[in-house]
Amino acid sequence: MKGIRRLAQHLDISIGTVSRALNGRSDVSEETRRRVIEAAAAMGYAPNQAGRSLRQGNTNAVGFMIELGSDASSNNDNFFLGVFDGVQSALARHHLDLVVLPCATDEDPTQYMQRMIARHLVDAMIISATHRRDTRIDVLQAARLPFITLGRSATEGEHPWIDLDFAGVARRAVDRLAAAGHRRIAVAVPSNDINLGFVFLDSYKSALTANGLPFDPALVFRVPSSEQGGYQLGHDICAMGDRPSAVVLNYELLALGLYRRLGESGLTPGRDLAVIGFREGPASRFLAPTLTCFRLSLRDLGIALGEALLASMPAYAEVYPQGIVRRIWPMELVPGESDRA
Amino acid sequence: MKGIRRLAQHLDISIGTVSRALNGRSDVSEETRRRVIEAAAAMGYAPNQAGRSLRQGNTNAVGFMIELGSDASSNNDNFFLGVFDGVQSALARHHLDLVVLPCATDEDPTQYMQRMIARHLVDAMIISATHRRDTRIDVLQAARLPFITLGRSATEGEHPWIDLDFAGVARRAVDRLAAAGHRRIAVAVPSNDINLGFVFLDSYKSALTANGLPFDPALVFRVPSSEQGGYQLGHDICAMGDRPSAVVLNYELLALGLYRRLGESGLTPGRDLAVIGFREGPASRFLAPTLTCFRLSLRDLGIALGEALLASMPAYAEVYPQGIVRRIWPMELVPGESDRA
DNA sequence: GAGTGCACCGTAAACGTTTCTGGCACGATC
DNA sequence: GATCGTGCCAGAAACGTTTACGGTGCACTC
Repeated sequence: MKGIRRLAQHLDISIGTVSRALNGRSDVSEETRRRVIEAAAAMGYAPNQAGRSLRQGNTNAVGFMIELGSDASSNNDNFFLGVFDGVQSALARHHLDLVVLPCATDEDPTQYMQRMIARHLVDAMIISATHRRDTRIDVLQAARLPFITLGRSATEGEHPWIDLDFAGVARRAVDRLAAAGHRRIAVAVPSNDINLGFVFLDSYKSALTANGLPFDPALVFRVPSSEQGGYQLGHDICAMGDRPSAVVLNYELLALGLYRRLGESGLTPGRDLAVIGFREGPASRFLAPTLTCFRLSLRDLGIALGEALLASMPAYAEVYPQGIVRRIWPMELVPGESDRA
Repeated sequence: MKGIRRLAQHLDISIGTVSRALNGRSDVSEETRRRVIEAAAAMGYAPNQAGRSLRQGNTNAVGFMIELGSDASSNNDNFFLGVFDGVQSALARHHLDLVVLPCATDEDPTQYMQRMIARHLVDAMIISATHRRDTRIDVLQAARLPFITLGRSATEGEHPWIDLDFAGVARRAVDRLAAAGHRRIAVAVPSNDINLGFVFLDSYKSALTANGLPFDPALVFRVPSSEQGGYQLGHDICAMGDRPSAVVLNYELLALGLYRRLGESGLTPGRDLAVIGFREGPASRFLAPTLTCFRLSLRDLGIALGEALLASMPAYAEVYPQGIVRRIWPMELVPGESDRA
């Protein structure tokens, strides 16, 4: 005898009553409820999730899919762990748990997503690093699974999203450099089709125009989102005859590689090339000269993601009457010495 | 009509036959199997995991619990993402999926573990950053859930583990520094009760002895495992009257903070203080002077973890007849310029 | 031509839970 | 005193799947 039956037999009541008592139903006497709860704690009983899911049709879990392979994930441990923490906190208030679903490098992300949906492992999903056209979104919509994306996409649909303020970062970076007199401002964008690259580049262009500067395609550097990409960026810049005087980065780790490559050519950020980095992170804080970049609270972002997702789940929509959330997440400029050139 | 019934009705055969066909049972004709598989693909059918788990008593998923709170995991330079990739690859060969279970900073890890076990969400578990006494292990053993730990622990038990070669790193670092003539070699160890700290310190002490050097408690620095900890370490060293001439680090990000703090005092690693770092990572590769540290393949480590876990699961033990794996994972010295002092 | 074995398939039970339905006991109401 | 309402609980159905069991038709054997 196992599970709820064992508990019921031990208390000499029916399993139905045990279930109602534990689930806070009204038609149970307070006395009985107390006995059940105490016995459950004493015997270490907790309802089997499979039985529960089968009957109720939901799993009380939310998935967060990450792609380990592509540098399109454009993120690292430190980014994700911070966000997870916030999401988990937001969900825990409703007894939902977060499970992270990592898609290995050797697996197709869309197929992986389909498998996870078919498994009915989670009630809702969060996906990050959205592509310009993201087939994962099509799959999620076809499955009618509530979801939110961290990052926008050109894929049609009415789904909720939260996106970092890439446009604002690019604009403020260009404004700042232009105000300091720079006229040849380069930009780094991802070499794949991740959506933020388009947003970043568009905003960069219009900021140039707004500052009366011409757009020069030779100043757009497509590099992988990694330190290697930053190194390559530095290499490409150093190899140019007519070097830009400043560069705006779109990914946090680019600054590391760029600094190193500049150093190898005897160049100093902030003196020979003005650099504005992207996200402030553990590594960027220790660069010399200090990096001008942008700050955000990962935990707050995670909480906002969790709450926006809850708002899109029918069972919680009344608690979070925000409708479909579409939100640009602000980032705060942290001045450093790297853009003093 | 949903699920397997819909598929069976569409094919005009019984649900039992559909199930047997999809699960590769023998007593179904090849012709029928083909039809079923094709129809399943066409209709996007995949068995509901809740029903499956309930019947079979397992979930075909493995959990990897990480503590978002502990400072050992707060900023770890893509350590986890690399390991996940390997684990996932190893498990995928047996149609098992990896789900990562992040324990939020505001939740007790042991309670979280108990909740996850009670949910019957996974068939086996991986835990990392084991403490000297780790109650999560007790909980796992009481639940009779197969598990493996990444890191050892003083907790009694016969469970499998894989541990990075902290002892070897400390010994080789001390040997190398002693051979270079250093006589006052400091060491950084974590300020919490994570197990690797004890291993690291013990090995450091015996290596001193082996090299005929005295042990000086004043040269043991207990600092948090973070860049902040490294900064604090640098601060403490700079404040000493009789400074050590070398220091051995136990955590990858310490080097970043240490470099910065030394710089603030006008000191240069490799000239004023010999530094041997721990794990080579994206950040450490960009330090100047280059850091002497140790290398390992995270993906291979993950694969080994996955296979060792499979070996401890009754259903897969015959495929992986390795018994209970207890293994020190080697790390390779990467010479740099930081220990030339 | 009855018996035997085999390949294939349908039927139904079982997994652990929640929830619907019904029913008992008791007090209140007219 | 019959009726009604209410508080509480037992019983059973249902969720979607796998699997033990039994049965049918066919080929083959003596």
